[in-house]
Amino acid sequence: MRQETRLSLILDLLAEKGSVTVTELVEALEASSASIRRDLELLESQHLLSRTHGGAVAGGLAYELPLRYRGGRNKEEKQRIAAVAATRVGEGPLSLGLTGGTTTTEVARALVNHKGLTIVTNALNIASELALRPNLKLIVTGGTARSESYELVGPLAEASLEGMNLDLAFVGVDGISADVGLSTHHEVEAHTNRVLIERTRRVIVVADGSKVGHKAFARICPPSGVSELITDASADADALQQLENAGIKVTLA
Amino acid sequence: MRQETRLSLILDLLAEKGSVTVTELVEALEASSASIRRDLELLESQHLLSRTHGGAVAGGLAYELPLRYRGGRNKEEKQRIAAVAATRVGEGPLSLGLTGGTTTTEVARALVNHKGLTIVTNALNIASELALRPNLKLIVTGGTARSESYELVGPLAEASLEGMNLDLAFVGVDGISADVGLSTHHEVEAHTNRVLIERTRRVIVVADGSKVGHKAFARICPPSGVSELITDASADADALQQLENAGIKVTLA
DNA sequence: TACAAAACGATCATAAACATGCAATATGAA
DNA sequence: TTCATATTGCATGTTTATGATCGTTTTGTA
Repeated sequence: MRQETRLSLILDLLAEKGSVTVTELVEALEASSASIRRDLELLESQHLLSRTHGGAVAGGLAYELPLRYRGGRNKEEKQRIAAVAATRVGEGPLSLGLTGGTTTTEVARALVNHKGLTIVTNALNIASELALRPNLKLIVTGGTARSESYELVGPLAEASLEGMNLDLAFVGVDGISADVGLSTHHEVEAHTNRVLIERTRRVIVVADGSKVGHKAFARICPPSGVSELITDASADADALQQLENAGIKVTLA
Repeated sequence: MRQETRLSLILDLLAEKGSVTVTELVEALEASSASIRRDLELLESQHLLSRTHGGAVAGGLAYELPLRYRGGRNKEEKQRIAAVAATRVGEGPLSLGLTGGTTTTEVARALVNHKGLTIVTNALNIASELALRPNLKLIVTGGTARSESYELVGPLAEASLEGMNLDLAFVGVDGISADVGLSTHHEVEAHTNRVLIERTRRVIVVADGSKVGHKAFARICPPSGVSELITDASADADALQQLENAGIKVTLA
């Protein structure tokens, strides 16, 4: 097995379980203990975990799953959602906001061939992917980077958004329901996303079915701020009905 | 098969799978491993992927590992410069600025083990690499992304910097000389870097020897704004002497 | 504290992957 | 067609990753 694969899998296991043992990794990755130790040493030098005797524990990002891990799940659904989302974006001069998240990242990828777009984002991973596309104008908000989500948040991010007026925004969330509205796990992230939504004429939420009807810790905004939800067929039917009653157009990808 | 065809197929495979191996590509594209390696090298130079041993991973993707610890050819000087630069940074609460550039990127890598640092940068690639580190506080300026340099520039970037006061900054340049001072190829980049320098108490220029005595198109600031230059032994001796006469401490890494 | 088992780091030989120089081939312009 | 340039594949020596061995350190238990 290749080193890069091993490193990824070790981080996956760590994200899932919080700690791993060398013996466990030797079996799971079919590598020698020497290689496992070398891998752990490397990851520790990058501050991605802390070594213990017999294994390692997650360093810093234990409770919220890192973005890379969540990215693997439901990738096909997210790509279908993103493909539908891209059809909502016309050609021509248009200012478009993108918040962080794996689904919005797929939306960004679906938009790389559009022309004349100005894309505003507070997601570092999206910014990195779009930065070298000459056909797009990319504006990044400032802010403090959150290692768990790769989002730029806080007062600087919000101040950056103050002067902008966006035609359309795709927003990723951890939960959307008719009574609470949009919600996410982190309160500062929620506040920053709310500012972006307030500066946007038309807001479309992109979220896979598992988020529908769910309520996460921090509320972003009530359902009234949202024009449309694009999700997949695994979403709970009752929750979708309630969202439609609340005036949100629902599209299944 | 034509090179152009290979390049797009490689990118297609990467987009689909996240990572590829050289062996895999040799079979799929029916080309020699030498050609595949040349292709990967080319794509890496355009920030479209990151090479690993045995293959490559999608570049700019936040949820793949920052595996760029592997050194290229001429990176040795830059790494030595970066190692010296890191010794100028003490432990403890300290606010540190980093502009874009390959040398400053090496400085960022040399700083990942420091604790208590607040790092402010307008370079997207540096931000992506540092965002994962829980031991650092990372603040990204806003701004418009330049695809050539991965830097965030313009009024938004400058407004982001207005409220900050930095203890120390490492600045990358395209040219440094005693009469003109610091210069770079792009005027907007120059202006943004100038604002960062104005907000900083102590400015250290990091540049390999080929930049010393050189004058690029756009002037950033006069030599008086700079405390120290860290470069390598290939720098022109006369130019170094003039810089020292202008009050800049010169260190050869 | 003493002891045994497990885990650890260091070292080494092997094998895979790597960069590079060079000759042959393919491509595009005159 | 003919020449100039660029690209390709092979062969070379070099670097890097890996797994086994061995002596040392840590951990858990009596």
